[in-house]
Amino acid sequence: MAVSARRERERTARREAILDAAAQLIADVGYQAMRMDELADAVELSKGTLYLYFANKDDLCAAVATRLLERYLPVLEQSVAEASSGLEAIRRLMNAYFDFTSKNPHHFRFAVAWLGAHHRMDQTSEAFQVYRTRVGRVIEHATTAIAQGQQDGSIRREVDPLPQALQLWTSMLGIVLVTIGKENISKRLPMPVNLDQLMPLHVDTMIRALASPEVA
Amino acid sequence: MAVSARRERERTARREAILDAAAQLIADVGYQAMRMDELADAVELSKGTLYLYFANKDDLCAAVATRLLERYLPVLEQSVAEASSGLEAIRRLMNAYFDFTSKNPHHFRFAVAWLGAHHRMDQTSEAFQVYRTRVGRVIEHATTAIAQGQQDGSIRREVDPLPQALQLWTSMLGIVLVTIGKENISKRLPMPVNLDQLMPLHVDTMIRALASPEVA
DNA sequence: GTCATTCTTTGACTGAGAGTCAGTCAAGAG
DNA sequence: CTCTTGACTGACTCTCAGTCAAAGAATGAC
Repeated sequence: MAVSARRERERTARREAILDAAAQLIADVGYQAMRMDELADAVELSKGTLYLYFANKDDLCAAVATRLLERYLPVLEQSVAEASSGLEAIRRLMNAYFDFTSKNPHHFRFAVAWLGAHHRMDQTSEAFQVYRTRVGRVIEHATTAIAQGQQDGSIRREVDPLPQALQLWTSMLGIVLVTIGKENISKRLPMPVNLDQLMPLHVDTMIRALASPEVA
Repeated sequence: MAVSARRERERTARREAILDAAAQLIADVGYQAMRMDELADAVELSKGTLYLYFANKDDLCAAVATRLLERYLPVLEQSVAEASSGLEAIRRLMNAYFDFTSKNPHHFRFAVAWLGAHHRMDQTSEAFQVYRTRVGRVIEHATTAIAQGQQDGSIRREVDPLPQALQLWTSMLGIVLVTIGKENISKRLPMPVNLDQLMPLHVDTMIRALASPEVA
């Protein structure tokens, strides 16, 4: 029966079309402000149909986020591969991640909402399972880079790669959050502040903390 | 006319009563899940009355957050005052802030939403003006501590106090966000992870980056 | 070609929750 | 006693995610 195979293809194509339109809308207005009616309109489907392809709005957004991150992973991997030392790999990885989040601020906002979610989001849905593994991939790269840096002598022996990789990734969340909202946030802080320095300063600070004494 | 004076007192008292109830509800369920109807019920007022005292839900939450932070500021100040060096003051300040956020996770979630807000929140309202200055107070303490550390030789001369204080505060946002949601987040990450280490590890990492060479 | 079956799509509807506003009521003022 | 003022009320509107009974399209058996 070739029919079911074709049906499967069509279903995938429609799903992709929905994701394309959603990605566009989210890039424009953010995932909170993106309305399901509006999305239905954009893909020329009725709202009910969206719910045949995705369990709910969060699920759909997770799928958009996953696809985006998936497409960027090779860039991250490339940046690590080109590094001359483990420490350098960390620097590149941080910069590449910053670059990605700067270009896709709404993806990042979604990630923060996902992490910060108290109850709501259904973490059992497949979309979230997949998204989770992609995030894990990034952390793994950092962990490997740190271990490598200890081998090649660029990073201090005492650090424990996985916890330190988590510390790196987690500390970046705040920096990125503030950096992508810098226009608004500098207005929200009482002192005059240039938040463009924040990202590079954070990278330098972390590198200094990780570097082995002989390198520093 | 003593009447208007009394009216003024009553108004303030009612406002406080609303804030008390809101703080309680927010502590229980979080500020997103807290419903205005529920709050009205709790203070035995109608919903409309709440809007005579606060412009909207965000405004009310900002007032709750401000009051909470205001009450905690003396503790932060105490922790800095007791420090034997600038570097030690930074360590204490970080720990005190972590302590505060751990005890008031929902306040912190609100702060993150406030920072991450794209458009929505009306930053011109008085509640936000006040909240802003309180946050600024925390950053000022960090800035002062760093400058002091450079005086007493515990912190590297090259660092620029204000940007570095912002880097410190901002990097903590991510760490705190993950730490207060650690139960959920460790489930959300693909590798087995103990997120209790995160906070102390971050403090140590930052201290190492700031410490002057002779101290390290 | 036709009809039953099964799969897909639809859009009007529901429910939740923020915010509004015309109207009530009680306390002073004259 | 009447009028004004300001606090308070709660039924209402609005927006938006998510649902579901019904319509429509494709398929396959005869």
